[in-house]
Amino acid sequence: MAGRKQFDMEVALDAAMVRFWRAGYAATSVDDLSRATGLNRSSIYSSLGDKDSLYLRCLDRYATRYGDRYDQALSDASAEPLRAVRAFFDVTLQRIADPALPDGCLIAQTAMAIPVLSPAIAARAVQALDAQQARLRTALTAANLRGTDVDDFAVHLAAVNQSVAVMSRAGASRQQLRTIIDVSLGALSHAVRSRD
Amino acid sequence: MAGRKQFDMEVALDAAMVRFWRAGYAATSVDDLSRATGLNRSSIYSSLGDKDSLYLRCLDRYATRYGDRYDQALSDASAEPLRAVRAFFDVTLQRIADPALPDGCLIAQTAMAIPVLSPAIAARAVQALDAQQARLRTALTAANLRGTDVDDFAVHLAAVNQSVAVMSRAGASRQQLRTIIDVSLGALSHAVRSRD
DNA sequence: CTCATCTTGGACTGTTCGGTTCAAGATAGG
DNA sequence: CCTATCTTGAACCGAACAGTCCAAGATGAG
Repeated sequence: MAGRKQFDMEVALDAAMVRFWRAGYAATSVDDLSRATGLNRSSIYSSLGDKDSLYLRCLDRYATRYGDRYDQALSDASAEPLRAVRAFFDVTLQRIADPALPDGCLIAQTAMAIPVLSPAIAARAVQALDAQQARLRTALTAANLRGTDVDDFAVHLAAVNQSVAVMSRAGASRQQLRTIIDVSLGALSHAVRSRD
Repeated sequence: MAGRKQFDMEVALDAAMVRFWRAGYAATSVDDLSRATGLNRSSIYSSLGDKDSLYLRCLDRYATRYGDRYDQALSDASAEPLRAVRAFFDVTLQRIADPALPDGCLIAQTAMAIPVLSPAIAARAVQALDAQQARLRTALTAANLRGTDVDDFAVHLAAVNQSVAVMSRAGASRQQLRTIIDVSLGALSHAVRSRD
């Protein structure tokens, strides 16, 4: 039972991430993480660090993984902005539809807990939300949206994406989540049609 | 120090509510509640019940207090629907602007924690979100909005209201929060203009 | 085969958790 | 003044918490 590492780091990190994602920082004990990852307590501390740094790693992992997908979805925004933003939200909807993953969003989960989290973790969550807005801003700029509209919609769409996370936690149907998004897409479509 | 009650129940409940609201269920200990309310542990248990039922009482208190304000804001929706919905969001924005109250929203806070809360609490949070949608639906119907639009906007606006809670937790500026809302109000204004 | 290296499981520490119990003592009615 | 009633503070309980430590033993290099 020793010698070389007996677990897959990627699998273990995913399991820890899912656990934090589902239950949040405070409601996740190190024993929970041990059970979820299959790793013993001492292995968690030696390989994954303490609870705080593990949470930070999970947050980065989450932000990178889905950040890449959001980027990809928005990549052809200049050609078809509406289709791109629709694809952006599809990343979220598909994630929620995946039965292997918790509802909601780890970033939203973290943001709601900011007052009781370490400053380092709080800063990372804020940074992830800023990155999401920046992503949208870049895409909307490439789509030649009016300057003021770019900033407004970037902020609005990032927020609506978070609202989908909250509503999915409360058991909203896929149809309801679609509706939330479609109203915003309607507004965006209107802005795109009237761009310079 | 005994004989008749030596504390104001309303003040104590408010203090407990604010504490849950700020830190969430899991990160709030009974000792925290004791400090926040100024009540001893045994007084909390005898007068306020255990942690679960106290949380439930705080949730109801929150839902009633702000539910009434949301109702009032929407009360003249038939005359000026847009102004009414703007007033609806102002309830949220004013709450967030109040330095004596935490950012965010206790309902959103609760919804995000549903997987680790008791079924009774989870049900109450879902019920509060449903009530919010019903409120908006009633108001938009009274405003003669098109039938399909009524349901869509009720779901959308309730969700956007939750998104404001998340973003305020992450330190979004009042201006950003306004922008999130204004984009939705723009969409609503468009729908109102094209009503039958 | 031998042995230094490194992972692992489990025991352990001190603290905090939610919840209960109860004696001390203040109160209000008579 | 007296006494039944009720609140209160603090001690207490077992469980769970985050984090540490170390012997047992598997491994791979020589």
